[in-house]
Amino acid sequence: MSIVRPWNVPNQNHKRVTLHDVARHVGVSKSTVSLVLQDSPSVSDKTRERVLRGIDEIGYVYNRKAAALRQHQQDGLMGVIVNGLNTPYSGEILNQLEQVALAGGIVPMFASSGERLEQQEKLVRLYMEHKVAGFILCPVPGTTSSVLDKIWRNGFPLVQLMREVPFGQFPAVVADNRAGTYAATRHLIGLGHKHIAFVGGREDISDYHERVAGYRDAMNEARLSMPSGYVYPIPQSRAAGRQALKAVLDYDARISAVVCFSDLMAYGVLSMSRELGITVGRDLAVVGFDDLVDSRLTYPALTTVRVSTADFARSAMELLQLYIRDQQAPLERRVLPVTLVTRESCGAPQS
Amino acid sequence: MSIVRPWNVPNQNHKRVTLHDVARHVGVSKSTVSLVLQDSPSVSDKTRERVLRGIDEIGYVYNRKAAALRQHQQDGLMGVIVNGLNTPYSGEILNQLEQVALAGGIVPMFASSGERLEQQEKLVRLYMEHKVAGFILCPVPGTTSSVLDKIWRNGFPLVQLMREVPFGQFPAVVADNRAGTYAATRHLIGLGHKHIAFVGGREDISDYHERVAGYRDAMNEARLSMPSGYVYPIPQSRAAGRQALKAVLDYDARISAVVCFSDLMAYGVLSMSRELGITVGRDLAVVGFDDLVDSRLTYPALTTVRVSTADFARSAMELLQLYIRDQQAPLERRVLPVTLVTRESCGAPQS
DNA sequence: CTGAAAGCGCTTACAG
DNA sequence: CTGAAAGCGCTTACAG
Repeated sequence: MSIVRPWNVPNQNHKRVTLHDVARHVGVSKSTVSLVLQDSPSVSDKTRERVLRGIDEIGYVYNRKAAALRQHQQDGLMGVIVNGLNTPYSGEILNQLEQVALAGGIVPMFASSGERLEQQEKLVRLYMEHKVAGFILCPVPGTTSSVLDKIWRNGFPLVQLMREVPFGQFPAVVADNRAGTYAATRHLIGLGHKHIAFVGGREDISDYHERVAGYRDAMNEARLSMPSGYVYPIPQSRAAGRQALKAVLDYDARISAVVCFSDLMAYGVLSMSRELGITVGRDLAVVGFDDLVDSRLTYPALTTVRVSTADFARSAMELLQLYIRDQQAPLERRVLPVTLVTRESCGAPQS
Repeated sequence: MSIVRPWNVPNQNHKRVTLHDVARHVGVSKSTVSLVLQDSPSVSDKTRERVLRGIDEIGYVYNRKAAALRQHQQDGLMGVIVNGLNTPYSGEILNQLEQVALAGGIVPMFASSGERLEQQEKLVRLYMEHKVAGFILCPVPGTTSSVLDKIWRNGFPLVQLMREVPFGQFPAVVADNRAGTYAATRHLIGLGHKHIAFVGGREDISDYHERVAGYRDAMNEARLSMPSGYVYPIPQSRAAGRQALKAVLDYDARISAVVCFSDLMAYGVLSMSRELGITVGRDLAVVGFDDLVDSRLTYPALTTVRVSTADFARSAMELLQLYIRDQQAPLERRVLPVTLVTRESCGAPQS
């Protein structure tokens, strides 16, 4: 484990104007310049003015590395690792997180694990070397609690986002997945559907189990049967949605409604329906999960379970701040409310 | 301009195991530990082994801040500022950039300007304070060359991505926009369309002008008329696409084909067509630009101009490395090839 | 209000 | 191969 080196950069190219240069330029001491930078009250307005002008004149740029080193502090970086940078739902969350973080004066470093354990580990190490103030992490399937524990023991606070590591005792912010799919399935049952499938998700992540559980709750409650082929897990993608629809219909042609693990999966289902000559909203009812911005523009517009990405971002940042301030704070787990958004992709069964 | 402070973090919480601790633990000097970390050949394998083991045993984490400070070097960070974190095309580019950067041992810091000048400026300053090795920037509309010049003069190399600041002399990697819309328009003309509109884009960014120029080239060449209402600029979004289609059709009902500034705009056009009872591919031909992953799954599948996001990422990183190594390198501007991808959203005019 | 001094965690010649 | 020493750009008491 020798250190990862960036490209062989011979020397710092920066102009390297230091606080010392500013002091000399203005004719004060380094201390004074530093004090001005921290908005200390013990500097006269006149001096402050002169220093500020001097900074502009010679083009000084504050050096956070040096300051943080001296102060034994983090320099306002935060590590955020999600599954993908180019998946629509992550994109919306990153967008929200960025705003909340920047408003708090901290700079987020976004990265994607690509659902790969080694990649996640590599990123965690790099971020620790960069001395981030903390981590917001959507754990890769297969992440053990010992991995998270290592981060924690190194003194870095961490909050899990969207998913949770099994048996771990770490803070987390997750959607009320079970309530979401329960509501979705109830909705379909209320419309008269009896043969309802659940497609998408992978068995090694926590939200899958919660979402399936919500579906099962509703099905059991209504005494509807769920033969094994009614639940079809498969990793997230539009293509997977296409494949999944085919699979469940092959298994039982009576299936008239599909609860999808996510909107993305539902898009695939919509696409395959078109290909198979099935009219969604009439021949087939489809429910998604996430309520992506696109979901009101699909054809037909998608009924789905909404979880606010703004809630996700705000809660995650709040928790992270809590643990940065007090590493001994009692474990907190936030469950975000969900709402069923009814649009046009569902209808009564045709039979 | 006093310094932006992150939340008031009282003290570094990190365990703070230093290189010194490792040295003591193993029973060697600090120099030796440092040498091991750099993979120096002047350490015996046996010593190296012991040091490496010691590092694991006491849980030491390398401190890049300190190292970079000492070496007068950047510590392997790169600033990437795009227009949005949650727009599909940016998402794909970030994804590619991340891979290329990480492979080169450098950690990208992604942020979005939200197309706002102050936000862009704030981010640039923060990243300079963090001493990034360089910038990859998609300039906000209205960015002047003096803004970029300031970055450059502070010693930070920069490459423009996707868009260019007018009158600037800075490296850039852009798509061959003009060739793209030219090909798209030629395609429509070849199918027999005579009344072809161009929708989307904003007049204060370079790619808009290039794309309109390509459209005009083809129209002029075919001696087709372009009354002023045929070109309808409007900032990017699906909703804007919906609005734009209505606007051009109101202007001239004979319009039978639309060249869109982007796939995103085209999605809006598709959506509004459905609402107006217009069958795309028969009553109306639509061409996009970007070839997003979704574009083969729209209904009908979208004919569009493809630019490889991998090319974008690779070229941008190559250029950035070039300028990091040699700030005096001659100005380079890379124009990426485009290809027209023909799918089902176009057809001959009906009249 | 100012200046001298110490120290954050590293790296890098340099003398042994 | 090792150890002592200097220094990166800051901040922070402390004495004036």
